[in-house]
Amino acid sequence: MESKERIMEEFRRKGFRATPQRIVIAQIVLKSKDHPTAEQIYQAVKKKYPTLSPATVYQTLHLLTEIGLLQELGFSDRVSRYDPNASPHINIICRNCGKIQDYQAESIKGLWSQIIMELGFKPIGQRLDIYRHCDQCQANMHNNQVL
Amino acid sequence: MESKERIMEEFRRKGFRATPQRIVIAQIVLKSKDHPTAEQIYQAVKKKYPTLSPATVYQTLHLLTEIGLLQELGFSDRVSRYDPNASPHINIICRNCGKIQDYQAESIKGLWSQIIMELGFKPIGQRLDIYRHCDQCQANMHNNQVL
DNA sequence: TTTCTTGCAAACACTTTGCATGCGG
DNA sequence: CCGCATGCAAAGTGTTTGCAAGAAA
Repeated sequence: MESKERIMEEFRRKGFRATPQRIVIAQIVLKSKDHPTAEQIYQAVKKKYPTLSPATVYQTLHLLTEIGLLQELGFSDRVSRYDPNASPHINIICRNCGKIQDYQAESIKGLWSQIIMELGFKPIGQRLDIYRHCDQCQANMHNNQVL
Repeated sequence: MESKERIMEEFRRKGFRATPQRIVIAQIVLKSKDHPTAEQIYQAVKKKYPTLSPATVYQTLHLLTEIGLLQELGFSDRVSRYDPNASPHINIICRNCGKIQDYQAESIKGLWSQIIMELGFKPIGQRLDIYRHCDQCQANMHNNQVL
């Protein structure tokens, strides 16, 4: 799914050039499991491609979103995170540290198709977030109260 | 629900002062049905309270979010919208114009609680977005293609 | 009176844009 | 070779912050 060849073809098929910068960025973000921010992606890509600029990262992430390989998740802190899973699933998000974990439940498919029937139109996308405090943050908060 | 007295009590109960600025902002946003942006709220409030500053709007919106009267919805364009409905519901969002419409289906409650049972923890919040192109934007896009 | 809040302006941080250079197809 | 893509730096934009003055309790 995230092979170089596959990515190159995907770019070209939609009429965009398959540049090395785009390929490296796409590989990094498509294989990531933790919904990285643009900054995190930039830092990771810079190791393999030191001359690469932040502008190219942003442009490429928008491009990948446009051609449907990514979903951009905006948050109220104005930092977007990028989700390589564009199919219906739940993002379990820690309100404290921002960490995101995907949750793919069978029941979601049912929920999803039932809602679509009720709505009477075909959506072009969706976003399902559940907010919590992750185990680690919950432990930290407890410690701070005790101290 | 959005009476002046009710709002004043809500502020005080949580240990914050019930200033006229806060009350006007709360009234505007709590009775709104269209998930306004901070800027839209600022413009609306300025009519009744011309000396009010944007900073106060932002501070108050954060405060209302903190005390649970609002939900802040961040988007990838970095503009937040504020939703006076903090209970589980679906936001139907136009990807073109950003307009948001609430959808409160009975089926959501049941299927939602089922998912929560599967998760094994109690969430502190949720966000359910469905993206589409609203009727108006769809019509416009069609016209542009034809022209 | 005392502490919290406001309003203004300046600062912020992430992101976008303009433009000359470079490279993919 | 032609035209889109990159890299740099500068500009943009919604939001946050510092601080003096003002108002709630």
